[in-house]
Amino acid sequence: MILERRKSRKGYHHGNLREAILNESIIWIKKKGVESLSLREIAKKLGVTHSAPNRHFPKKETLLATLIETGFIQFRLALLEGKKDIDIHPKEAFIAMGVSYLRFANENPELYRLMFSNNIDDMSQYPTCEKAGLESFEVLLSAVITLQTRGILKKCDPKEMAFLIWSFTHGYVMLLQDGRLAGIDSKQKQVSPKRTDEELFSQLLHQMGIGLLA
Amino acid sequence: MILERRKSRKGYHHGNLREAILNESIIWIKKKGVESLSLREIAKKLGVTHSAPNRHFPKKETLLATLIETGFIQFRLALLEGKKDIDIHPKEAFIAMGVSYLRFANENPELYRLMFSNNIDDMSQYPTCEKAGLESFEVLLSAVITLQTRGILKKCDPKEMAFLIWSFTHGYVMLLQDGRLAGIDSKQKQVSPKRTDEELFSQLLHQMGIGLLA
DNA sequence: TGTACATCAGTGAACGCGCGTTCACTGATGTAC
DNA sequence: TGTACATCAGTGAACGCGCGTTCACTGATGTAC
Repeated sequence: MILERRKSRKGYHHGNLREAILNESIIWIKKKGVESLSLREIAKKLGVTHSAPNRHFPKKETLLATLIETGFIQFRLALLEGKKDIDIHPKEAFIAMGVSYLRFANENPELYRLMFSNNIDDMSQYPTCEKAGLESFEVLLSAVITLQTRGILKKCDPKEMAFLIWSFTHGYVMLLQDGRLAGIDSKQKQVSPKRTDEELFSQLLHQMGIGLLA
Repeated sequence: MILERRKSRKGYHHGNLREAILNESIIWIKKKGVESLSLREIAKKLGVTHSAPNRHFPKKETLLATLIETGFIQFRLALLEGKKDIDIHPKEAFIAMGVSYLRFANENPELYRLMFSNNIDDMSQYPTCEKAGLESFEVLLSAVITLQTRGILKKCDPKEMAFLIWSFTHGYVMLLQDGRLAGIDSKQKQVSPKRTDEELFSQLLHQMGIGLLA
């Protein structure tokens, strides 16, 4: 494996170390979480000295911020994909967006956690990362506005309504990931066929939505 | 200060080291978060060898689990206090409980984070801790049931409804603590007098509640 | 009331670990002429 | 096409850090007689 890498790259220089570090970090985080992520381990996996990453990411925080940024970019795309039919079926598309949200979080639980954790001391040092986060929120916000102008959602402050929905969704994801919902759920005898998390979620989302409908 | 402690305790033995460690840990977490909590530092603060805590908490995890447990016990009391008038003013008491929830989380942000983070590998090893968490949820659940039997909330599965409300509240707290709500909020020009987080929260809670009312 | 003894609680030295970061270096690459 | 040279990317040794955990120990405490 090391031989293969030796052959495929020109020799001394890795060629694309920066990207390789990012990819390897994503894999690591997916498997073992952010806490245990270490530059040294990543370097070792890539067959490179432990000090090599330093050139591309002067501080560990820089790496984290970059990971968060790319996470939010993917996340935003997932949301956009979810709500793509919003002009045809606004309500259904809105719920589909919620399901996309949940799916992204479930498929990348540790990355999602990182994105919403406060691992970065001073986020304003990483403006592109901050921006990526805001732009994700704006997808939700614009969907809310669309549904409001279509007369489907109440015409209150769209930001507040977006907060409300985001809070619910984020909270649901976190509790689900912590096993707190599952834990309680498993205590009740399952008479009806067991629903998937996504089914339960879209039901709840719908249920909550009733309070917001115009 | 060290002298004082020397005088107040009998001498060689600390007398109440276990409790002292717990208190000091709470203080530490409040100030600097869980990540940086170290047994050695706590021992140093208490004027005791770094290996002394080991007798009372064989693993660091044991300490964490105990902290989480006491956190949930306090948390539950806060919720109970919030909903104390539920038989007289069910709806108002319910919202008051939500505000109590928010207040607890805001006053103990890092402790709250610890309580809801997955720092414990296998929670079933700490049954009393697990129990304390469930009992907190049950306060919410029983409140939901009360409001359902009083005909104030819809009579769907109370657990699902409790999930819904809990998800919203937990998500709201987390996003608030991460500064994500504030971040977006600060972009809009504040024309109306600035509401406190608690006011906004109880408004949102009410708004969401409309969808759940019978 | 006093003594012997078991138990308990904290000591202090040591182990081994992995981490991020620094720094002078050298090999590789690409560009200008 | 070939050479000189600046720039870039990764090397490898070293620093200093704090951490959790172990272990043989000793001083303190409380109990039985």
